[in-house]
Amino acid sequence: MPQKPSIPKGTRDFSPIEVAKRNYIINTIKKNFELYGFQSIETPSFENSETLLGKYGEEGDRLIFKILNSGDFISKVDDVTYSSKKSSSLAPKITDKALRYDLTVPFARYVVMHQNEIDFPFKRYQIQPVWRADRPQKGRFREFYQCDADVVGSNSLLQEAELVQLYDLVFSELGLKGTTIKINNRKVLYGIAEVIGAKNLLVDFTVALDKLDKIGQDGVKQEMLDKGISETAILKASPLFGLSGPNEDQLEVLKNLLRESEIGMQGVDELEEIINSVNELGLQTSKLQLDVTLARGLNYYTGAIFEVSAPEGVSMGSIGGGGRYDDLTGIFGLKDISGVGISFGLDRIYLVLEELDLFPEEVSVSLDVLCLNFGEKEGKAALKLITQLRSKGLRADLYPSAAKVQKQFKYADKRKVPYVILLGEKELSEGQFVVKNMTSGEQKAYELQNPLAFVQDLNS
RNA sequence: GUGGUUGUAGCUCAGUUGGUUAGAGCGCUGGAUUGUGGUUCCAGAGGUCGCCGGUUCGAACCCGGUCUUCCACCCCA
Repeated sequence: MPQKPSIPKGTRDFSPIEVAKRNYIINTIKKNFELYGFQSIETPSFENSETLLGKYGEEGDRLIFKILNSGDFISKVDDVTYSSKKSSSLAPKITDKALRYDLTVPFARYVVMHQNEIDFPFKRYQIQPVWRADRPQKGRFREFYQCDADVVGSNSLLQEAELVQLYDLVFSELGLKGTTIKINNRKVLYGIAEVIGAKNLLVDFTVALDKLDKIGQDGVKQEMLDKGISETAILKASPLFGLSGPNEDQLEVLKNLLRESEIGMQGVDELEEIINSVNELGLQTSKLQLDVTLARGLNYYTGAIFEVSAPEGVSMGSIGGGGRYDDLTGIFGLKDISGVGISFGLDRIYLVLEELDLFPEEVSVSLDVLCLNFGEKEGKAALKLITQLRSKGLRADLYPSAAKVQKQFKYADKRKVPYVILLGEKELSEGQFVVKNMTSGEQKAYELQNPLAFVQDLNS
């Protein structure tokens, strides 16, 4: 009995048309990364567990896929641990390796390991899959691609401005108009917690604040209360709950609220500088929006944090995120290297483009010309012709067998081939070939001696 | 990880309080059409009803488990 084939939960196969569409997105991102001077690197799909664990918070550790050791690993576990039956204490003893969870931490590891060969500031981009042992939902997979661009070795806030510009450029080029690039600053969040006297509950405070648009003011206040933040503290923070409108106005409110917090004010200054720079540069189709409720879970961010949401009306979580991390390489022993980066969520961008029908039609064209096959003699002549067309860069193919003409045409139609060549007995004897335009239905004859005439017609 | 939801032909879905042989549209194959696709007409193929077990004279339908899908938490691209 043959087994019914299946793939693991949260993974997908990609058909030719899907790969073509994904490549269209990847190529657009890649082109613009390179345009901004980023260089491509790749890192292994799995790392040593200790490289990854503890970098993404408790929740992150749970979502890291761990790789079981090889060999007789269980005999090396001591009896106490083994009989305890606790996954948390057993796991570290039987898994030394784990699949990468994002591209930023492996990059930090890369920078430290290759510090002597890197010329700082180093701008790298990386487009590779990552894995998370999450429960899948729409737009949430266990294997998905991130497209990251990071700069390490520069404290300049111009980098942040440039990265915002890069976001805008890519989304504009993909035709995805109206994305909102939300920006906040960890120092501002710290400052708020400090000012309201909840410094020790910073994480709980920001996590609750992050849910404002989801559960509303009352929900946020309740969650803060539940986490042990005092009523007076919440009252002090309450001006934030209704904060909206132009970035400049919000900055004024923050300046007022945070005047007692040195770090907080520093965050406000940074935000202001980035926002001013972006305003001077101008954006094509995106909007940069200050959002003090933006927290982002990854706990290595120290300065600016970014998150990109799809245009209004599209139900999709963030399609990109990023921020500045001042000491990620410090964990691996390289101090005083600041990094800042952004990430594009390829799989979610795909879903958004699909939903808004924004893929250009030519993306799904995988063949420019199909030559029909009328028999052995005609097929050989066709192959000669096709070879010439291929040498001119046309994607050309010959139908492999002399099947019914109707069948061959149907095949061309389904493959969305724009031009079909007919080279039968009649054409061959006249030294010609006939090209049919599949969109208009028009047919035109060309001399077999001069296939370039057809190529020229195509390019005109 | 918690709670819920979905699964019937390649795809989208019907299927009566549990009752003979499980249907439709689209798609697919062949023909009308031995040199013309995307329109039309005719015919045909294709299903262990996600999987395993239970209740019943009898299960696509009821019950349990499991896998999968999607949703809400959690978190996140």
